[in-house]
Amino acid sequence: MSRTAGSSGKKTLAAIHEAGLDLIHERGFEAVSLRHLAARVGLQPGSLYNHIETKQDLLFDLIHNHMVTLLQSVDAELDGIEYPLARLKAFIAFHLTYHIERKREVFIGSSELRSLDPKNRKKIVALRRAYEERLCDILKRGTEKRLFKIDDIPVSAYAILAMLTGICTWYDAKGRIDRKTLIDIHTRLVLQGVLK
Amino acid sequence: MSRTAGSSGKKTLAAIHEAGLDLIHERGFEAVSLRHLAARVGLQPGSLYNHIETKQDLLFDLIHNHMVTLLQSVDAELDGIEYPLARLKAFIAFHLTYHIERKREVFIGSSELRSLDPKNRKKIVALRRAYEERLCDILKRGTEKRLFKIDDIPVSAYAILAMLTGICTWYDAKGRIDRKTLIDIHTRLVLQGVLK
DNA sequence: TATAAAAACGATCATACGTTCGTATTCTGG
DNA sequence: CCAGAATACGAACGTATGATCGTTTTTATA
Repeated sequence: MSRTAGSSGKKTLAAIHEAGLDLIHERGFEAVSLRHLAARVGLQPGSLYNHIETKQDLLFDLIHNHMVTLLQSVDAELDGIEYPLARLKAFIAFHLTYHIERKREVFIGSSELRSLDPKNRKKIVALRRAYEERLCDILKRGTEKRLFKIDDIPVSAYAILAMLTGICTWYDAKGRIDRKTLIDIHTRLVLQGVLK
Repeated sequence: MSRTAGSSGKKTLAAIHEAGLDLIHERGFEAVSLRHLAARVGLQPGSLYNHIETKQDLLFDLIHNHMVTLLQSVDAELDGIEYPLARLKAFIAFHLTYHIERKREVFIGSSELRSLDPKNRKKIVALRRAYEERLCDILKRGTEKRLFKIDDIPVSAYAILAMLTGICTWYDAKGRIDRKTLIDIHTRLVLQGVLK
């Protein structure tokens, strides 16, 4: 046999990305072989190479897509919101929502950084730093306007991000806590920690 | 050649554990081959099997040792401290200190859980839960005594732990922030978030 | 000091890996 | 409707992997 009826490049690549996210999330990049991946998509291993350059490039594309989307989304979400407190609240709600909805991407984007070769890793780290800066900016503005009392802005930003991102490892959308409650709890925790 | 002069089981196993922590921390469990490991220790690959059962068992031992030590240490540290606020402060300081000093173990203990087979993972998760319970207990006591105002104890505990554990990924002991400052910042963040 | 246990070597096993390639089939633009 | 591009197959490549084994040398015990 050879080319399958109905096959289309775009659809297959999307399926590869989807299966890649699933498998890497479950087992880790190193533990996922291209044979696993191909089987999940319904292809022979060699056929993957009609759509990806290398396994490494696949990982980079997955993480890069995620980071770009994350940045665009946060900017869209914060756009038009002026006051630091409102911006902080919006940031928290956005971050939690996004991280709930894209568990796989977020997890891979942080835990598989070390599987990227240095050049690729550098690009991703730059994007991540840009995202962190969004929060730092909010904290800085709030401090300048004497709304927040913060000992050290970068450290506090890291701490807050770690706290908010942590939900990825335990939050179950079907569990006891609904999304709104989750956001409320975290908003209160962060605000109390930060407000003057 | 065969048995090397001066070789001793205890020392070699310790060297294997040490090299294992280093390599797994740097590259991830799946990416570390027994050949890498053996080379780092200065052995032939086959010789590892005089000291470990399997690669999987090595990982389990590393994580298990870490979790047991963590639990013993936290209990020793909190022993004798009565009041919830003091206990919470002690917990925060302990957790941060321990996580700074044992970056590798902590990182491996959370990021390589998925590389454990189900039986081993279950044991580790139970130990981790026991550790989380230490914090939950503190929060509960504090809430009962009307010292803390907490919306949801488990969620808050996870959030706090995520925040405190996050330092592993960025804190550099030789960097701008010294340990005491780090502890102060985090203590303030947590306490404000939790106090009535 | 004799002897068994411990520890290391080096060769080797079967398997799995990422990737390449020639070929066959299907899709698509002119 | 036909030609060339796109897509997939299936076999194969060289390499790396976790693990085993027989052998040899060192250490420790009695």
